[in-house]
Amino acid sequence: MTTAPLPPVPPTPPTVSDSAATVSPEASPAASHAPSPAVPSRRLAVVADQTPCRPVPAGCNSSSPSADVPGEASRARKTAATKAGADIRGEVLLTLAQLRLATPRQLKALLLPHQQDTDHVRRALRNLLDESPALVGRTHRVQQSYWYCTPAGLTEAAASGELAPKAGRTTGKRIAASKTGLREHGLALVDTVVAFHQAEVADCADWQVEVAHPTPAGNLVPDGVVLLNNGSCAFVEIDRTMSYARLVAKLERYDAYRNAPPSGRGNAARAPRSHWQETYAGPSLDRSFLPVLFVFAPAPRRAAPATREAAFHQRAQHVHGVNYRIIVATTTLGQLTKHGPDEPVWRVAGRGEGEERRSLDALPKAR
DNA sequence: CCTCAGTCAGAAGTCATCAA
DNA sequence: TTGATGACTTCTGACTGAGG
Repeated sequence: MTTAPLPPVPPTPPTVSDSAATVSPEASPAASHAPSPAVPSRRLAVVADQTPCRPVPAGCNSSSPSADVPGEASRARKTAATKAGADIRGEVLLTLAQLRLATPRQLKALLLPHQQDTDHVRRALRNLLDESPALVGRTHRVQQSYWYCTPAGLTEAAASGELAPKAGRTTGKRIAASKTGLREHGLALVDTVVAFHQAEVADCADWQVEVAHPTPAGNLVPDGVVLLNNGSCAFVEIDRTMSYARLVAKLERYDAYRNAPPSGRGNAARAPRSHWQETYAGPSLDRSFLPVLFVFAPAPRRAAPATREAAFHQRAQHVHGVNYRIIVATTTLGQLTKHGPDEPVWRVAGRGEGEERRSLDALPKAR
């Protein structure tokens, strides 16, 4: 089915002891963000909270106070570039661990948006691949390579402490997924992450991929959960090939999650709370249920995303808005990447909104 | 002196376009 | 329809410079 040739066998998953050899106890302390001068340069530097896209305008030669002296300016630029390159290695690993897989271009867009080409990212990927055991793996497809995090890389990333607790469980299944048709789904998700990142609506580090949420009807596993810069969260679903019936069924699963009875006991000071309230509503329960954002991405032999989006709204109209108490908004990946999530690209399902589109901030609140 | 990162050039593969 | 061509992207190797 897939026209891509089978990729070479990925690096043999390392044993735990192998990974432990890479992540020595003194190498792991991610808690200290400032790298100690005593740390050997060979060690992987995981510097996750270095702002990947600093608000420095591209081509900012005039902003540097020493830019007037050609030699000094060039040296300063060089030093800065070197530092960024050293840090980018850890960020690449963390990003791959978090997002499952990505292309060099996607990684560049997330981590080095001011860079013109993907050389730095590919250099970092090459270094991570050369580690023993390899921390990342690669599969090839036409004019593109896809990189993923190996178990050893995930161990390294997790040891840094910068990885969200449930993010990036790169099991063998996930690695296999990165080499099949599912990789297109994963790449569409990363494109979505890039769009949110570039619009400064959410940082790429604020995404969690495929986190299980318990519902009475079984686990709900959104493609992504994003913490937005305004402090709220949203579920994100990528659709490429799912049938409309399954999409509507997914809505029902979200509704079940929303209406799940409180788990655990409350006490005199605090009423019992359901899972979503415990996880997302904040201490004072002042936040409404998270909006569910559907992104329709292109897929071969399928109707165009806009067509599928329109059909989805027709189906959802009959059930959504009447019975459900969740906000569902849709867009296409094309619109998202072209305009950004902060522009009026979201169409609210159900509620008789017609085809009007709203920005993310203007979405109605769930009841 | 050694290691590592940045940079560059060249090769390879694929896709899109255009003319025969 | 087919072949040629250019554009695009990635990979690899080599060189250079900085820092320990």
